[in-house]
Amino acid sequence: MLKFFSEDEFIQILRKHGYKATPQRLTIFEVLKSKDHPSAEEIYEAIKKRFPSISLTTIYQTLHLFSELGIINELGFSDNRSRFDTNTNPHINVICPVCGKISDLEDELVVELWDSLEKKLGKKPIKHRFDVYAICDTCENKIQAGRVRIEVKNI
Amino acid sequence: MLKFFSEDEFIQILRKHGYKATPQRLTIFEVLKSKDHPSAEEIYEAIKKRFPSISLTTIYQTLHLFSELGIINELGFSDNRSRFDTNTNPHINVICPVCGKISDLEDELVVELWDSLEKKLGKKPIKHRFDVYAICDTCENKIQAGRVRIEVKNI
DNA sequence: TTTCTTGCAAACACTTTGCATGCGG
DNA sequence: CCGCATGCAAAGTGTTTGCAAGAAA
Repeated sequence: MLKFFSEDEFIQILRKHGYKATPQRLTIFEVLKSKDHPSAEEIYEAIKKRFPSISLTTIYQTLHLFSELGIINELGFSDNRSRFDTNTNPHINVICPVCGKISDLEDELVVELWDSLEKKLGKKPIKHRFDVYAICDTCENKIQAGRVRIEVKNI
Repeated sequence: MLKFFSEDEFIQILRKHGYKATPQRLTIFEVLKSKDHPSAEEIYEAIKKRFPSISLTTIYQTLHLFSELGIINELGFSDNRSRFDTNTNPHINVICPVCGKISDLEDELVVELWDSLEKKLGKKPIKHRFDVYAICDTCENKIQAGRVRIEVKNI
């Protein structure tokens, strides 16, 4: 998982595959580690503060590169805004349909399910994506207090 | 599940919610029943044969309506082309990364997982989406025969 | 007749591509 | 110095919206 790569390890991964360790890539790597399932736009905004000349093009190119290297996963949604997940291990994305927050949940059953699938399909699955929608506590409280109009996202 | 609604039942559902049973809606309903996880474009092409004047706008508007009525689920992917699933029961989408074919797989573990999540989250999830990527038999054979260049879709 | 629906054209938002300049190794 | 990387501008793609004409009830 990305979050456990040091910067040096990350640079080695890039070089091993013939890619250069540019400041843009290192910065995007940092932001991915610090944010939770960000969109390209969120990454762009975060980076512009420290790196004003960066372009969205570079963000996208870099995210594709990281996907290719297996460092992140791209999660497409029906609103056409992808989110990027640094956790490539078996887990569940718990998505709040109100605020769009995504948290990872590890569950022993996911591993069991994966094993069961391998048997049923007769082959090892390449990858998976498990999403579950549930209103998060923060939004639940706002709803109770009547302080939010429910507007469903990412569904 | 959509596939078990008769046309009459479908018409009743529309009227109950104040919507009209137009020929366009009935035809889209038919196509959804006959196709496996089609995209909007695929639905459009299928319908144009029988209904040349239909527009993509109507396809989208209708699909959104059906989603709202809980008849279908929209699955967003990172290539920005949504697919529409008529199976709204707990199941797994088995996706072939080569040809893009999606088949449903019902597994007892999905129900168990759902129950486990309800306990862990302290609330009932609203909905779910489970995708698993595995090369389908047809593509596997083509690959063995060297008759296909692997081009990953929908990931 | 009334209200909802259709479908054209135009707008949109996110993402990708072409290409000249720039920088890492 | 070589070759990949960056970032601007422009194009591309799937989807949505405004609105006048048309159809369902």
